[in-house]
Amino acid sequence: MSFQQTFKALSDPTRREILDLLKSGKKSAGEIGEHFQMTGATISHHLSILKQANLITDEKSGKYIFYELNLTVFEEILSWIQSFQKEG
Amino acid sequence: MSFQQTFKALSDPTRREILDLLKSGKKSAGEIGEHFQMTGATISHHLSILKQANLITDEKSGKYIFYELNLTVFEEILSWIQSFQKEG
DNA sequence: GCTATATTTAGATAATTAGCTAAATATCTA
DNA sequence: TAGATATTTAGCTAATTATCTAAATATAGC
Repeated sequence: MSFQQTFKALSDPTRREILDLLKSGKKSAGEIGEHFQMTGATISHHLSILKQANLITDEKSGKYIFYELNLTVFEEILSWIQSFQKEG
Repeated sequence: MSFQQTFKALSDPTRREILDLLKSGKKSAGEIGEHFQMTGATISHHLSILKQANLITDEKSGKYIFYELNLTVFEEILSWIQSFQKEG
């Protein structure tokens, strides 16, 4: 929820790679995990951190849980970054 | 230097606050430290991480070392964030 | 050269965290 | 209901890191 959580979530390369994967659309936890050489448990841990940071949303569908980017938080980070560029 | 270093550097609230302080112009390590209830050594450590991440530059002037924002890296993060917003 | 000031470096510690394995939960199908 | 699949939770460990104190380095002025 907090800004701090968002930045912490983004500071891990695996989590940023997960976000990159999700650019092409929603994916199940298993599909996401296939791209990494880590256990599903570890991926689940990362997904939970991204979710807490509001960077992704999840949606259950039968056996699967689908994850999707949540762009609203990206807006906030964008504004923060831009505040350094604008003079004044 | 790396993207990873930049994000790690940004993931600490003290370091983000240092960056915010530097928005108003260059400041010495001591001036920066005055805003925090931490030892100078700790602030120095944070400054070193920000410097390694290329988010700030330093300039020695007599007894003092002045730190200043380096905006070029902010551009890169901005692009990364924006890559999520553009569809495709 | 000596002393005071500004900052960093070194070394230690406590807290956080990324990863694992194993167990638990949930859903589907036979 | 039993078994298979998908995912999460719990508990552990090794690595990282934010912080401290103490020591080191550098500069200025007497």
